[in-house]
Amino acid sequence: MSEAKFLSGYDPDAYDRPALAVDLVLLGLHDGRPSVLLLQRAEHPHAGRWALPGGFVALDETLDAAAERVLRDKAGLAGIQCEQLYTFGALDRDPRMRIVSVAYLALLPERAFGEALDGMPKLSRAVIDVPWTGEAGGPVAVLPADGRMRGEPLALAFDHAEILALAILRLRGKLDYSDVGFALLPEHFTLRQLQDVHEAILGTPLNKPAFRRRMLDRGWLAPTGSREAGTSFRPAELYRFQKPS
Amino acid sequence: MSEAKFLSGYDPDAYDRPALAVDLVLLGLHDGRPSVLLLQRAEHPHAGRWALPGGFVALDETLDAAAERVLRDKAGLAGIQCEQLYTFGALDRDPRMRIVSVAYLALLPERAFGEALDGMPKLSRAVIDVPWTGEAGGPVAVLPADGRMRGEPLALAFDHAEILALAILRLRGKLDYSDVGFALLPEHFTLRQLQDVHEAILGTPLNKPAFRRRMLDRGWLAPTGSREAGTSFRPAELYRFQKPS
DNA sequence: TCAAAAGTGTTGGTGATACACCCATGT
DNA sequence: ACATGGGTGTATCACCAACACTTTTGA
Repeated sequence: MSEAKFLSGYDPDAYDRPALAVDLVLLGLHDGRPSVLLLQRAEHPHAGRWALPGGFVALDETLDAAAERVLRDKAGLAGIQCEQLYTFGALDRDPRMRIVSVAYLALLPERAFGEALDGMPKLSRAVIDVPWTGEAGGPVAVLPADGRMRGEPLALAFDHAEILALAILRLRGKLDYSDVGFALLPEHFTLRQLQDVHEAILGTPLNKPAFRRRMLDRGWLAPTGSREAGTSFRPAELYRFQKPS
Repeated sequence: MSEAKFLSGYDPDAYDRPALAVDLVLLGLHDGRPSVLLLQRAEHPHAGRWALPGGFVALDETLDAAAERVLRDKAGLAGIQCEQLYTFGALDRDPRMRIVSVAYLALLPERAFGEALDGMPKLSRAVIDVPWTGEAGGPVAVLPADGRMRGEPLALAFDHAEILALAILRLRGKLDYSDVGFALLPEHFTLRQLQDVHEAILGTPLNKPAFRRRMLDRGWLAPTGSREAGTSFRPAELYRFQKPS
């Protein structure tokens, strides 16, 4: 039997299969703390709780394309780098049915974060409270950081707290040896801003001169020649991220 | 409407969904080179080509459980640590239908590798030829290393070459700062064996005294007191892996 | 002139590299 | 005795943390 003939007789629906979704962790910074875009579920299940933006994967789209679609439809953003994080497949993670979800991570600079909040009234920003240091891992808490939220730590839907914790872990791990830190900054930035980003993600203060030199020696920073404006003290040099050649 | 009532009216089959599978990269060492367990496809599609062991994810099993089941049914192995690698979702990766596959990585010590080969007549061992160094990434080639295979580099089915390349990349990345290196060794081993494992995975020679001290200073090695036997030269101390406390 | 933050020079510690060397064992 | 690979001591170097210090700006 030829391969073509075999395929024409193949029944793709012979077995039941889990549903497949993507969930997006959209991370940014707020007042020097890591924060995330969430939306409050209007419908069951978990109505009223806060969830990561997500959606089902269509038959004719790749996982990356599904992530981009969710980014566009639920956050109004395009052209943001999305990276696959992990795939979550616990049996009871969704009470409706068996849903396996591929989690994606995207880093939003302040400007994109603001655009998303302005364009999508249902989205809110929450600050992530990471109670562990280094790469210890463990649960994270999520605090209101937005007029649309009130009071207490937020209850997250499904296993989204777990996804969020893994996102922080991954981010911390990649910060030293990759260029992820720059994704949270505007095109021009000062070394102090870059250090603030690193400190926010790592959750620890860093030594200024050491950080400075480490970054400059790496060769990823190109001085723009212009300087910060509007300070009441010596203005800092503005740098641009220059891809490691 | 209550959540319970909502759920009772929910139709899980409202949308078509991709099929979901797991594929296992079972890595070991052969003559000091990284090698992998493959099986030759008897059926369409890609009949005759070599593939990673895999299987569909059932509705009532987690992804990890599916990986363990495949490990048991297709390689005859149990109690091997499996780690999720990446999820592959290209549209045309399988000609039968849309299949999204969660790739898992497991490291087999020589003994488990042999058990699998002896117990499962269809399995073969192939040597992986990695034409790049460091974490550059890129395609890998797969060479016969077994009486069941002949001659030329093997043609892999589906996107399994891509999965294999990512497995090598991940392994190299984790080798320095994690305990993955020990998973490829028997319980008792010499420092030279450990160094051979590292050199095989990294694809570069390492400095002996430096490697020695780095490993011993890390505090993960416990001397067993006994020594290698059957050498025609000074027998080396045997060590055990001691979990970092 | 002062406060505040940018930016630099110097020093000490840690760990990797490289080399030379000694040690134990079977033949 | 000697070949072979295991194991150790030591000098050197690169890198990084910490501190003290100078510089530049607006008020």
